Amino acid sequence: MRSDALRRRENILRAARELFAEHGAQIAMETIAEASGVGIGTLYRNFADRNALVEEVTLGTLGDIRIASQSAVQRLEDGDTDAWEVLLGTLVQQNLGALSEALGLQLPKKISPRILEVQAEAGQSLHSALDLAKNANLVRKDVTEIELIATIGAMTRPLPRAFSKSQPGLEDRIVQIMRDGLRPQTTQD
Amino acid sequence: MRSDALRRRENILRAARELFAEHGAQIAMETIAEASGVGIGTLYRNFADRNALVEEVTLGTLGDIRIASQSAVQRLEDGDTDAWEVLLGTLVQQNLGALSEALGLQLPKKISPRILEVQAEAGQSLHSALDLAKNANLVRKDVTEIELIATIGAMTRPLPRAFSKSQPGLEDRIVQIMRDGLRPQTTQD
Amino acid sequence: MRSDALRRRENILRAARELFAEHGAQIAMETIAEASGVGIGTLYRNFADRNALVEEVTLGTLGDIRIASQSAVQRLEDGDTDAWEVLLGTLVQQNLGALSEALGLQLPKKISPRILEVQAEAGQSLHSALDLAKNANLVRKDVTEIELIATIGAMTRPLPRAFSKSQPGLEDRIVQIMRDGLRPQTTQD
Amino acid sequence: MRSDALRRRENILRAARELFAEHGAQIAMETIAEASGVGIGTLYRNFADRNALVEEVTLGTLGDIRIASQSAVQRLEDGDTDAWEVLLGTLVQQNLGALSEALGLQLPKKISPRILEVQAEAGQSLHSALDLAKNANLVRKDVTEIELIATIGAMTRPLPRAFSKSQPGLEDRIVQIMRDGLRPQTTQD
DNA sequence: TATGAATGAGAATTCATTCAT
DNA sequence: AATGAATGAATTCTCATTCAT
Repeated sequence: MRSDALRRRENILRAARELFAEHGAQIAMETIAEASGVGIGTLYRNFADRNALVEEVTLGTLGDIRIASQSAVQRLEDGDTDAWEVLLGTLVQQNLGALSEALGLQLPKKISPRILEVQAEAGQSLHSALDLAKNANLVRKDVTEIELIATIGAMTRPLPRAFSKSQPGLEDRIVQIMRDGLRPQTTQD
Repeated sequence: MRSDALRRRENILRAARELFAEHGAQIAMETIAEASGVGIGTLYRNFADRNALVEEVTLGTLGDIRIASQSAVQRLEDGDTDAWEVLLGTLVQQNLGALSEALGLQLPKKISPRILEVQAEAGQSLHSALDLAKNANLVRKDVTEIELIATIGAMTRPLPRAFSKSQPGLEDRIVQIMRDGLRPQTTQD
Repeated sequence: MRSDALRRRENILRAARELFAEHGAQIAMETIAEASGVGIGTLYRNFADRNALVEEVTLGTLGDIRIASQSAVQRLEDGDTDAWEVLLGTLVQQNLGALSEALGLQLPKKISPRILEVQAEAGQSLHSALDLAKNANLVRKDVTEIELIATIGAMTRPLPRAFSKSQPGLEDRIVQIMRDGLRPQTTQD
Repeated sequence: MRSDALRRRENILRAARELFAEHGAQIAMETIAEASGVGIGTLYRNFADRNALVEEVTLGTLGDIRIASQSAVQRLEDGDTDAWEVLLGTLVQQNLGALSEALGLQLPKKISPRILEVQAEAGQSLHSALDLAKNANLVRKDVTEIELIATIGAMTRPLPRAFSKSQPGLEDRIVQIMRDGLRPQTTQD
């Protein structure tokens, strides 16, 4: 049962992350419960309230950022210059938009210390990766890790249906523009 | 009297656009009414329901895009190469984020013909401006007007408070990266 | 409409006071709305939340205590010794039990300043009445106004159904015992 | 093992009685389980549902009343006139308020035959004690055992926090007034 | 026509009870 | 038999929309 419960909890988190990313953080709790295949009571047994769920999703995303960054640091240190683009791709696929929505629209007051802590850790890892990438001239030198995260978050938030429906591939093009914008710029770098 | 009513209507639209941009499209109707200085009843007399209001805001924004684009076309035809950057600046300041949010999160089903029509018109104007800018090598050649709008919309949506509070100027940096990404790219252009 | 709305508000307060008295303060808000003949939304338009309603009921009751006390003061000053028993009877009928339940079980944290203020006023009026009654030897001298209110509150809280069903008149007997206990006591007065 | 289970059951009953007395009968079942040091499942294995638990607590209290009454009867028959006041003190300390709350607010429909039976037994014992006390002129002659129980129950129910916080000792004063009210009354006895 | 009160459906949350381990 | 996770009905509260003045 222990492992059963754990799996269920993971299901909820996964479903929540997806739904946050797709429909914004105001998605109904009941919808998340349904998508997770559990009753609403179970959702609330696992997460005290909406904020707790948002927080946990955020922590998961920050953790993923950290892991991806650390992996990139290793590879960059080994001289693998592809690692930077791989990292960007990973971050883009990580539904950072979900993080943005959730963090941004949900936590109006104070951000929990746990979040700040994990945020700092993820930031440090990303900072290291960014440093290495700058030295290898893979990225413009005037960009900080915060700017990078915010940019990716902005670009990967769900597009208005009006666009995404009629323009398949639009999201990739936006990401492409962002990537080019992140490159070392002849003018100002 | 007629003009009184008209002014009221404009007030509502202006307030709605601002509030959509700042708080997302799920802002309470009553809040919009208050910010417009009218009662909730008056708001509903002017706009049948929330969707109608969202639609009207969208139309307004699209109209503004068109006007700015046409102005840019004129100036570009006159050889004023600054006009392109001016246009970008205008679009950025136009709260396109509001349009995105509103259109995206609010209209789940079908987009009204009126919107499609005005969208087409704005698209044509912007297309013309874009063409001229490409010819003047002010912008990468592989970008379409839809991509441009979507990109600006993505970049100018309200940032998570967590970021915007602690990082003043962050929004400008994101916009800067986008602008650089829109430039003609040596590699792929 | 203004007067209509006011009447409705009064209805809600009356219904709430009765229901608090009869079923305790945890009575469902919806039940109060029904008993008032309004929708749940109207109840919440008039009282921001349950606490606000409880507070208003409390203020009303305290106000009634004050009025009854002031009236008693007048009459006692005129030498009307019946006034004391009349005051007791009024307080008993005032559903002080409702006040107790509501105040006691509902406001776990801090009591609002408004309540404290009105409580102080009512306390002063009652204090005056009590003083006069003591001088006229109508009540034991060692009782304070707080004790009086608490005693009446305790005695008039709703009886367990088990008792009240099978023992009509039981409440009156309890009140009688309390009244006798309040009289000047030969032993200790 | 048998005794283990029995001890557990007693723990639950003790915890329930205390919590009913302190927080009213609407206290969460889970809270009772925690206070008893058992899981919620165990609570439900011992008591079919909330009503069953309330009933058992009630039976316990009635049993205590009976025991105390029988002891008082013995002592009064031996001429120990203190026994009456001792009995009153015992009843006051017995958390009769808990009984009241539980019985009163919880059992909306029918009272179980078991309760009625034990109630009758306790009533008889108390009746005997009361008779002896009346003969010894320790208590007013017009009071019945039901009235006595109801009065004590009313007086010992938990006081509103508003009072109990600011007025230590208030409960004792209320009880004192009740005791004086129970004495033989010169006027009407 | 402008207003704001009224309404009720829907969302968040709690908790008594059941059930799988 | 003990545990605690799961469930869903009941409750509080919000807000889009309607309606009476």
